[in-house]
Amino acid sequence: MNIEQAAKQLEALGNPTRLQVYRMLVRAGEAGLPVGQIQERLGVPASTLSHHLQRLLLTELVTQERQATTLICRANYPVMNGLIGYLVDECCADATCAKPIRTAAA
Amino acid sequence: MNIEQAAKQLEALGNPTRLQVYRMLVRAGEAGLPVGQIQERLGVPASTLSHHLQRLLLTELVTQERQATTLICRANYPVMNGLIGYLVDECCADATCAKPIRTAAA
DNA sequence: AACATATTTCGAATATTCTAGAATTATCGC
DNA sequence: GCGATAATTCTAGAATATTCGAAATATGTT
Repeated sequence: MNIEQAAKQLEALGNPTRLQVYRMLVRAGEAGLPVGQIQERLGVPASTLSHHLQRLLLTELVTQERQATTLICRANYPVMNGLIGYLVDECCADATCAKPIRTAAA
Repeated sequence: MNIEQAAKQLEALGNPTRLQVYRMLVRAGEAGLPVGQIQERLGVPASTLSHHLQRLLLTELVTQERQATTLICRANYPVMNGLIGYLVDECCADATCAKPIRTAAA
């Protein structure tokens, strides 16, 4: 994980709509959610949502899988764990803050 | 930690210059760094840096303390820990990803 | 092939962010 | 108060993000 990539992922999450989408996908778990479901729950126009999803896809925080005409979206946990790991390492590099014990997570 | 606040903090960190500043401050530890030092190391104009620092100050990710004519900047670890905690909770709410064991960190 | 559904891409308006030079404010030492 | 150093605020231009309707694409169904 380099700093440019981390910044891009943080920026992708740093928008209320996109963070809501991501949160929703995490809660949906393995099953994921179709784009249309997300759109309905959020109440945003399809084109607007699609734009936001592209940002999340581009940074690999979210993946998509096509099932017939619908696209299922899923949170990409390893990528988020990588980002969190980077932040933890940055945050606690030299500091006295309590450092969570990291498991074998990527 | 609400979602709006988390998004604001993520956005603040989601810029390469600001993430570099934050990283630099973490590495500086308790001593912190004067604005001028940060400026010199980053090689950006003072006004540009000041703008970025305002964003970090506004989200409380960074604090400042005046010492005579110089302003010492420090990473605000509890705020970062709060953000990381939020991400961990969001990320692992319903998921099968490896969840780091959290200590008593804020 | 025509149709229906799901989603993206296009195009354009508006808003925000980023950048940086110039002017201003803050603090200290003389 | 004056001068020097440190940093911010002002101002403005360029770049990027956000929004969303309309048109286009993708896939399955009849």
